[in-house]
Order: sequence, then structure tokens, then C-alpha cells
Amino acid sequence: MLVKAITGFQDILPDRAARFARLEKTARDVFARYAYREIRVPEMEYTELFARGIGQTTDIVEKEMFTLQDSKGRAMSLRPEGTAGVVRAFIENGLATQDPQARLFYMGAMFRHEKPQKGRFRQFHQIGAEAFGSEDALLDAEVIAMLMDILREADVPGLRLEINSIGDDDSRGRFRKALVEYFEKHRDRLCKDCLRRLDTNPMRLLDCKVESCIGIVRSAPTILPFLNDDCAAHFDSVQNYLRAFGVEFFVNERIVRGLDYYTRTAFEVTTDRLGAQNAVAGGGRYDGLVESLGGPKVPGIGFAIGMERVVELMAERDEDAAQTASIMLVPMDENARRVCVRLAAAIRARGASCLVGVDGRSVKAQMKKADRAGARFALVIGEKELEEKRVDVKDMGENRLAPDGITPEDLAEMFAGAMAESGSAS
RNA sequence: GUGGGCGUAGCUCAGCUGGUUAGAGCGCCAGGUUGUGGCCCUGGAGGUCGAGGGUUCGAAGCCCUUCGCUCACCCCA
Repeated sequence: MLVKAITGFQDILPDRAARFARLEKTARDVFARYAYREIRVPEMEYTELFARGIGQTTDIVEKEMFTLQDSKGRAMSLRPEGTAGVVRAFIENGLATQDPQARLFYMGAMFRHEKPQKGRFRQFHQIGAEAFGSEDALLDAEVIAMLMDILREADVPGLRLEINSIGDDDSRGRFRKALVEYFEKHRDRLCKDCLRRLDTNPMRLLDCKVESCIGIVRSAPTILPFLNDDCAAHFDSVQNYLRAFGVEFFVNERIVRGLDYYTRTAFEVTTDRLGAQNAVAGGGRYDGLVESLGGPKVPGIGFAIGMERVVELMAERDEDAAQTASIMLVPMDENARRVCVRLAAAIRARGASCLVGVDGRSVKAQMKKADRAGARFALVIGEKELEEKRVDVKDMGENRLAPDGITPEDLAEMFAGAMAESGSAS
């Protein structure tokens, strides 16, 4: 019986891996332009970090973490998101004082024990960014602009950016209270999920898709009027800077994030092409997180991109094609194989890719391989070539991997060199 | 965790109300072309029909159980 992959964990085969790599490269390019530097943090942390950071009563912490115990009985969890670990590292390594305005990015695997469906896996990958040390609305707008740059340059079509402000503790506290009061009055008409939410996370009611609830939600209080002057001015300012950055957005007062650490600016990028899991990126400001994890009072803002969801949407590009070698060497016997090995080394030393046929297969089979590999040139090397000390370089045609800077004449010359070397070695 | 749909070759899928050696296309391998790819033709390898049990003279097809995948709820990237 074949041992299969764990439910919700998937293999990313070469064709799709090429897209992942392209997305990563695009992100790295954009991050560099915004002066962000990479940070790599562990994929497992003490469970307590996530409980304190993300929030004890969030779904993620309550029921979605992969948790195990070390030999001393201390609980550790595979990271369900990236921010908590980055903030921990930020504090623990003294960046909070040495480089309080650090701008960091990360990419890697996250783990949540949810039931898999389209666009949702138990191991998935995120690209994220965190900017510390400033409450300036300019930074909020810049972080969002950077996110949109990545998605645009990755060729992701049909996106919608929605932003909201969920206020600070003070504003949100008053809003939450008003919300509970309002929904209590309509208690008898709420779905049972909403009744539960009323106790655990009242703001989530705003998100309910049950028809009877939608009606009630429609006339529920909204967050913006509850914002205090500071938060309202900040949100205003974020919008103005976004316009200055030329980023199109929609204000959606229903955006509620599922992680407790968010404050003020919250945003989501969605698509209508992915089914139910329509969020491709999300993020927001977390001005109290560093402090609540034991660091100094340093504000922050960040986002995370769901790589699987973005890759699903990315337009195809030629560079993703399964082309692997620009030059194919086709040896016909053992002597030719030795020459080919030397020739291959010389070609690779010049920075071009090449493939040597193995298993002594027929010339036809090896040429077929050359075709599949996308090779531009093929060299068939047998008795005749070794005797005459010359080789014909076959041009496989246009639209193939170009062997940068290596011409057929170079190859012929390199062949002679490889022969001489091989001769003197024997 | 709850519900719907689906499990037949590496992939995409046929397989009539249960009936003989389970098929196709793509892919892979070989040959047609004594040493040259793509197109075409021919052939080949590859399946415990997800697993276990039951009904039956006979099960890929019916029944039960179980596992897996998938979509949706929930939640989120």
C-alpha cells in the first residue's frame, strides 16, 4: 500500500513550481525597490506565541493549529501565519531598539488544520511583509501600494482592493458594545453561527452570508462613525495617500480580520475567480502587537499573500514552459561518452545548460529528448566525429532555449578541445 | 467539525438495465528511417476498477462499512 501525502499537503510539481518561483522573484524585485530585506524565521514556535499574538479565541488558535509537545511537555505549533514569528524575532534579536523602523519580508510555508477545499490547504505558502516603527498613514498606503505592485507584476487579473479602519482599542470597544446591543435586540432572528459569534467575536456577524442575517446586518451600526478623531484622521489620510500612489480601492466597512492583533487600517485583496476562498492577500496595522508580545511600544503594519491562490490566477508565460537545456549532447558509444562529459563540463563552465544522453539510447530517442528539453543545438557524436575530429552542430530551430553567447562555431571548437583533453587523459 | 458530489492505466475519461480476456485519447517505450527531433503510421509496457465485507451462477456497475479526493458551510491567504 502506497503511503500517500498527508491530507491537505500537496506536491508542487515542476510546472507549477516554476510559477511559484516566478512569483517569488517578482516579489523579491518589488521588495528591493521598496527597501525591504528578507527575514527567515522558524516554522515552529511555542504555541503560546500564537495564542498571545493572534488571539486565544480566534479560530486559528482555537482549532486550526498543528501542535505537538517537546520532551518537557511544552506545546509547540507549526506556524499558522507569519507575523507573530517575525515580531518575536524583531523583539528577541534587539531589532526593536537597533532598527525600530525595520522593513522586512518573508516567504514560506504556513500550516492550518482546516478542511481542505479549493484554494485552501493545510500546508500553504505566503509571501508577507512587515513594516515597523511608524504610525504614519503614508506607510500604510505604501505597504498597500507595494502589495498591489507585486500582484500586478505577477500578472494577476481581476483584483479588487478593499480597505477599512477597525479603529484602535478605544474606538473598537465602543463599536463592539453598540454592535452587541443592536444584535441582542434581534437575537431571535439570527442564525446559530451568529449567536455564537455574538459571544466570541461580534464583529464577525457583519460578514455573515445567511440571508436572514444579511437583512439584520444591513441596518446594523457601522465602524466608521465610532472611530475617534485620531483614527478617523488616520484613515482619511491613508485614503489620500493611496490616491497619491495611484492605487484604486474601495472602502468596505464590513472588512473584519480574523486575527486579534489588527488595529486601524485593515485591507483585503479579492478575486471573483477562485470560488469561495476569494481572498488572495490581506493585512493591516497592528500597533499593539509588539508590546503585547513583550517588546517596546512599536507600531507595525503588514500583509500576507496566499501564494497558491495567486499562482492559480497568474497568466501563463513562456518562461514557465518545461524547457531545461539549451544544448543536447548525443553520444553513440563509450568513447563518445567520455568526450561528451568533457564537452558538457566546458559548456556548463561557460554558463550554458546542457544535457548528455544517457542509457545508450538510440540517436532518434536522444534527439527526441533534445526536442522535449527545448534544446537549441544538438551534437551527435560517434565514431565518425571522433575520427574526423569535427562535429556538425544541428540547429533545432527557433523558439528554443538560447545558449547565451555560445555559437555553433564555439561548440565545434570546444568539441576539439574536449577531444584533445580526453585523448591526453587516456 | 457539518453537508453534497466523485473514486476505472502516469493524466483526462468511456464502460448500456450486473454477463466472457476492462477500453479510448494523451503521455511513456520501441520500430517504420543500418547515426538525427517535431508530423504521421505500427506495436508494446502499464490496472489487485480506492480498500474490506455482503448479495449473486456471475460484481467495475447493486448493498453495507471504511479510506481518499473534491466542492460548499465555517474560517482565512
